[in-house]
Amino acid sequence: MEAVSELIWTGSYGSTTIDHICEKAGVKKGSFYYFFESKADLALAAIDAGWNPIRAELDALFSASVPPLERLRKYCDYNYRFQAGIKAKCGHVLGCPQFSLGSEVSTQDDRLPKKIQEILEYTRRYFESAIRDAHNAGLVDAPDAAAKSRTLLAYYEGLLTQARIQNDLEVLREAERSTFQLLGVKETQSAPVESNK
Amino acid sequence: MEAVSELIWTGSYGSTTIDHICEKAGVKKGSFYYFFESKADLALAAIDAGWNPIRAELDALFSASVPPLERLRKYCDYNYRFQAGIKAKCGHVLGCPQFSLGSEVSTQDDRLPKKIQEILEYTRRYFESAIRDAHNAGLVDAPDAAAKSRTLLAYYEGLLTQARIQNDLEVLREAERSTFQLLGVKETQSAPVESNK
DNA sequence: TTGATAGTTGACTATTTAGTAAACATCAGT
DNA sequence: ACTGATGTTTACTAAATAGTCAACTATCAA
Repeated sequence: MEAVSELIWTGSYGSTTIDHICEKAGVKKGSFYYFFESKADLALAAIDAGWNPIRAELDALFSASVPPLERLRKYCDYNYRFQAGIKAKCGHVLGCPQFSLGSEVSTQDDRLPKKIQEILEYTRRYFESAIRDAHNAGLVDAPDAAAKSRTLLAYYEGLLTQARIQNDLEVLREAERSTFQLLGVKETQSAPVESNK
Repeated sequence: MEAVSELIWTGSYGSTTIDHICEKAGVKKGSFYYFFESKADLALAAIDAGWNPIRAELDALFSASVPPLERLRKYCDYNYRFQAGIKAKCGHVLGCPQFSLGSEVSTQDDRLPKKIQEILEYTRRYFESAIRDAHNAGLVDAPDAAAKSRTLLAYYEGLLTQARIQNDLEVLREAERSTFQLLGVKETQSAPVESNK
């Protein structure tokens, strides 16, 4: 599963063959077919397995013990640092694995996009509760937390994909500022980061 | 080029073979290799050819004769109706062809993402000038038109990709409202569309 | 020790795919 | 009609790829 995840992420679903997966995993093809019926089957299992650590990370980032706007700030920061680590390791910004995969296979497969959709929806809820908490705390005026969270999700995924296409980390730099602008946060709080430009 | 564009868009770059392209185009493989060196070569030419009509459409939508915020509203509407037409024709929302392709091939190819990046940047400028005009007309408070346009671009592309993944047009419905919220437009103007919820 | 179960392997087939090269077709200019 | 240039097609090769299967091995409980 690690092998298939990495191959799809660093390349694409279409360019990832069962032979490549087996070679990378140090396993013969017969063994592969003993456990999985197809590449899609394996990918589905790999998405599931890969989601757990991410969810744990999100749980930490969006912990209720953290002030709501700080959660979003940390999420933006996490995204940047995570992609920076990836780029340092493999020479390329890779963006969101689920989103890239979903975009590629959505017209050819049913189960993968469905699973990915679940993950996206699950992720969105972290945003929604952070926005709702911020609203209730009077930090922002956002009675429409659900709608705002949908906007944020599309924005983040778009930004990550753009960073992947351009192989450029700088694209991600605007995330925090745009997030706060989108939510109508006063600029005073996020000033200490960078103010020139 | 029509054949390759449609095959990549309705499927993916990886799932589109030269044989399929030739079959769809009613041409033999020998002829293909007479004009193009590879699939990437053809795709590059097809992107170029396909961009012209889109640019013409954007020129019309973002005409300076149209009030700036109306341009963005029309763009959102155009996106929805365009994707709706696609879904009616082929049964699936397909999103932005350049963005999906770029995400898929960015780690395997250099020329395609570069060309796609140019198109994205070109498109962003329509947003930027609309925002700037709106700012100068006092319709919005957005001295940072360039930054706002980058945010909008990432958001639109993210939304279109999400619509593709979920094969759901409804995802696109929020575009206009989010656009105006992002720009800080007063709600009074866009009220007549839908207000309940 | 044995027997059964789970897992692995190598060798195999059939198909798809990229790419090539020579023969063939069309046609404008002479 | 001849020629050269521009395409087009047929037929082909080599490699990659998906998928199968019988034989083999490891593990472990009885």
